[in-house]
Amino acid sequence: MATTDKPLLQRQTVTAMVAQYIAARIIGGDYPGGHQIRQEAIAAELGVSRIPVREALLQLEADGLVVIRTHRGAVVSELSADDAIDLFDARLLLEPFLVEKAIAHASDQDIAAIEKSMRAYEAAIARGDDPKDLSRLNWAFHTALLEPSMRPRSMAVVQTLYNSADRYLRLQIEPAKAQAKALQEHRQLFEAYRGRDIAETARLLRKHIADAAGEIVSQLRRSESAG
Amino acid sequence: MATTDKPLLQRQTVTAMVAQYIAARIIGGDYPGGHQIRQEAIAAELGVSRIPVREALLQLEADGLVVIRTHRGAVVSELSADDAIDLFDARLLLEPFLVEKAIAHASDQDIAAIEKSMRAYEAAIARGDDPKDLSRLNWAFHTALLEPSMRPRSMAVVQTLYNSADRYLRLQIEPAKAQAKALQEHRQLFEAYRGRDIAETARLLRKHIADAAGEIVSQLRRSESAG
DNA sequence: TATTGTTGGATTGGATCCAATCATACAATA
DNA sequence: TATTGTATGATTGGATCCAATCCAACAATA
Repeated sequence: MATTDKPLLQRQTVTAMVAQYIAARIIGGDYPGGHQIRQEAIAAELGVSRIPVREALLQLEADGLVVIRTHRGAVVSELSADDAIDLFDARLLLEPFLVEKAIAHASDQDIAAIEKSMRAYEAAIARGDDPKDLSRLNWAFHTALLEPSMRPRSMAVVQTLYNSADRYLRLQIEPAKAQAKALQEHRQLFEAYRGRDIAETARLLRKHIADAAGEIVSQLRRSESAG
Repeated sequence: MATTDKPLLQRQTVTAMVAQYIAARIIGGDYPGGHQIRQEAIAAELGVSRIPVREALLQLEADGLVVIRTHRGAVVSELSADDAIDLFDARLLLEPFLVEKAIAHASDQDIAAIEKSMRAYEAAIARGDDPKDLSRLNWAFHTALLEPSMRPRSMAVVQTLYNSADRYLRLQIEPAKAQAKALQEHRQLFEAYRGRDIAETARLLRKHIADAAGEIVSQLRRSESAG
């Protein structure tokens, strides 16, 4: 399979688990923008010392999920229409480019993996899985599309962009509608991808991201002007 | 000035200083790809404990300068032609886009700041400053071009990409030649930018990055096939 | 009353110490 | 001899402890 190989057995560190935990709370909206994250509070909650909490927060800062100011602690970064535009525009540049490269490299196994992740997303929607799982499966599909590009550096960038984008996606007023639309578009994407129609796949992906971004930004603008 | 505002007084933490120090050693080539970074060694060298060293290494991992494996420590990431392509292609997408947005927002003060940073680079070349300073000034010019885009998220991505790109730039066989070419192109970029010719500026910036990337990749391919 | 100064608790940043893991050399066995 | 098992030093990951900074409440002064 034409994918970038990762170490197959990576021992899980406490720092990494704490980072995952806090990230999930932020992305899920439990910690909204502006929320102060106290190291001691997290440490007590998880039964660990402050060291791994601090190190986790440093990683989340690199992901843009929190802002750290010296001796003042970590604050969950604020969401805004401008930030969403910044984020989604970057995705709009990188993802279509990567999907073009990916199609050129994709093996039949890669394509089978994409289909599998599409079906998993489909099934999860049918079952009415919770937003967290749906988001994970949605992104797994995107990742499967892009992974064969063999561009680990760009993939890492896209991954961190998605973590933040996910915060916006979870705010959506009509998630069911957005999910149905996304699934429909995933099916089209997969067909074009399987047919190795590079230009069409890139076009569909651009539209897929742009439409989602448009929804989010207009919703944010409404709430921002409403105050 | 239409730039994103940063906290004007940020107390410097030991972690940040250590991160800067190690990053400089990596970018400068003192720690080549594959080099094992021992926490204790760095700590002793700088007269600090291992804690800030570890935290610095986590930040550098997010920047892609080192790879950390659990209980096995940090290793300087390897350079390769494929990685350079990955890196520079991402810059080729993001920077021209950002410069387009920047021109639309740039104030006269922004343009004056760009000219100033261009002159500083010019003067440094004339003086024959060391590569580290030249690199810093070269990037200061790029930053000045892009900053008015008001896209902190994308700027952060581009910044980290440059840190790694810089490692490749420093390997160049004929730096003086590359610098002269760069300066010439900076002048053209500035003229187009000042005239607010968006398409032309984007075109020049694309060529500027692509040419540098081409040089580096062909040099790497030669050494890889030889090596 | 508005502004400036002061003090103490809360919180973060860093150092030291301990436990878990890894790597290397050596021994045991087939 | 080639392979597998074992033990020890080196190194990392995490906990605990201490110092520096911040913040809010209160006091002092004009």
